[in-house]
Amino acid sequence: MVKIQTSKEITPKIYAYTTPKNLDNEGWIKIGYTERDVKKRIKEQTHTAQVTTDILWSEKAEYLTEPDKGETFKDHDFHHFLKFHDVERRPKTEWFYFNGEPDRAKHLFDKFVVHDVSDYQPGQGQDYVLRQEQEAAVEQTAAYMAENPSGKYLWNAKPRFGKTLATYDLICRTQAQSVLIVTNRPAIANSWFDDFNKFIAGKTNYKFVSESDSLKDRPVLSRKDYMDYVLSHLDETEEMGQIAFLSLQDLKGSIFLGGRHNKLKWVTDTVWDLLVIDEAHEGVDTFKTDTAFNQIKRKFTLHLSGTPFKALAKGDFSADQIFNWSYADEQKAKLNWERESEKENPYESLPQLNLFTYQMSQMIGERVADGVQLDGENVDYAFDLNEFFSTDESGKFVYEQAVKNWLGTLSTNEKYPFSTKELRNELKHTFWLLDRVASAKALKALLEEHPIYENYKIVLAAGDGRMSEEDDRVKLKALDVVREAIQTNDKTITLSVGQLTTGVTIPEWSAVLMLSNIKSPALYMQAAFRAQNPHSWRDNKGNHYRKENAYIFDFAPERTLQLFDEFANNLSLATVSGGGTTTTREENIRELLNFFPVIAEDHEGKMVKIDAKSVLTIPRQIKAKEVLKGTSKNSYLLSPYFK
DNA sequence: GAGTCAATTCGAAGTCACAT
DNA sequence: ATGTGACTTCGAATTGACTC
Repeated sequence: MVKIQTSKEITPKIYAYTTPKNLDNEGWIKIGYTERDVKKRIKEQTHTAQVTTDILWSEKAEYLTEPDKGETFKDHDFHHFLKFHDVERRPKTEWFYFNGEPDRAKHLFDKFVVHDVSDYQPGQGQDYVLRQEQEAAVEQTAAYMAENPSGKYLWNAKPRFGKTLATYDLICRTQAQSVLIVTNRPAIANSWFDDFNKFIAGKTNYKFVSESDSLKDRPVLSRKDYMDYVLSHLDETEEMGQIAFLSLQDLKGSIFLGGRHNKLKWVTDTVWDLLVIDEAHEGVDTFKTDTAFNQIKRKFTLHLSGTPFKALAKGDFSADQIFNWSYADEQKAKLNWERESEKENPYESLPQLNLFTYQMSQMIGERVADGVQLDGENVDYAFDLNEFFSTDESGKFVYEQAVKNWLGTLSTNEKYPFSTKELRNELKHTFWLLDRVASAKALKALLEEHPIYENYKIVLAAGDGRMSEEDDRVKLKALDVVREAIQTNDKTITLSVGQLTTGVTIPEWSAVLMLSNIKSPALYMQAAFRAQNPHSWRDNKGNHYRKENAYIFDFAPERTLQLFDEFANNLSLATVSGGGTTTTREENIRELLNFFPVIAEDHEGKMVKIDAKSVLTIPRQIKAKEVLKGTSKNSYLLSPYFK
């Protein structure tokens, strides 16, 4: 007799247990899945290690209500559900942290099996009070929106203005139900979600919907999650708001928006109450982006940017469509805060920026410093940072000796930032911006063998983060690498090319070294503001400190001063694109200099404070000198001296 | 010759699709 | 699921042609 049996009865179950004797696991609960006997299964996992276990509960892994009543599920589905309730999970394991509330695990399980998703994204529900300028921005925008329901508005606000929170406040105040946030830099999704989670989630009916890669470990809803949520709440009268976050690249890839992939149909199907374009200076204003935006049906559009040079120069916005909050505004507010006020000065924690600019030629060798005689005048060599840090095919610096000299000078001559122990202690974590990935790699190699800099952990946040082809180290997100390095090292140097220059916050950074020739004021200032994040800390004696000053070290004075001029003038409508009189331009620069002093080397190499007139005249003087030299290539001038 | 503008080149970042 | 490589897009800088 042949015995044929194709089926076996199984009982899918979810179980939860703790290991009370194991202190490492205190507060942690293991939640797993089995189709067999629970006790046996748990014993399999633990008996080798002689751990005592305490089974909390085990339940059928079966949904109890429609839409899939009677269907079974796996532990993954429940783990996913836990994520939405901010339950901490040990990465890559099935251990979850229920601090002292083991009952909560069962409680959540009971909710899960009946599709109760009412508490998705519980949030922290913190209260907040907008700073006066955030309030002003929201108020003005809301007023403009009421008058011009299909208009647009620009927040020309420096980094740290708090645009995410202010935007959320605007959303709540105007009761926009469907909001779409797009940006060219998906990495900043984190800060959007952080503020959402802290202040908005839980208190409102808004849900944060995003499938951005940078948020994959956070409790954000996918599009599908959101639709499930909406479908299961159709009978409720309350409105459900959604805040959807998309990257521009993703958006433009959609076939409905000019791309080639069949996705994101829902974006064009929705009429959005508000479209927010974050970092509105990047990747927008191109043909593709415009066509994509034209397909998006929306009422109001809000542009956010700290450096909208282009938009202002083009005159895209009129004066009543702009809210301005500049660095000078902020520092003025800091200075003028009423001491008598009951409230603590909210600007106190925002450091002042200081710009030190050096003549590179003075640092690398006598002969270059001498310059050449032209019409009886001493003229410096035009210096090109990109050329200076250029590399050959083998990944070595072309002017390796010169770069070594420069590193040496930087760490010995007392006017430079890394010259003494005291100075180095002030600048524990710095950000160095270079031009090319190869240069960053070469510099990393040099720094690591240099006696002074070897005490620093050098983080390479450029390219794919690998030093060579053979280096098969796990590729981590640059941001995580930097954070970890700062956690575990006393001193760090982060070398970067383009990464981490916009939108990220590393509070520990106290200085930025500009080693690249960037001439775009937007990029330059974005990078410069990386050092201006508030930060406070405690030393090992228990004394508290706060970051008071942030520094920018620059090695191309003429370029820098020109950028400074643009920074002072081209972010305000009156003086954009060379507008306004010389006096008003100087006035703007003078005001900015009050809060953002520039210290530069003079002819004798002494460090002096630059005044407003010099900012305007020095670049022209240097430019005139370049004209004298004719069309000679910088590399031609440099080569004989460095080789 | 000086200044302006378009074309070209290059590197970086992000996404998609495929493989394991 | 996770990682790798190809592909796409964009911005900046450089180059070269054109105009005055």
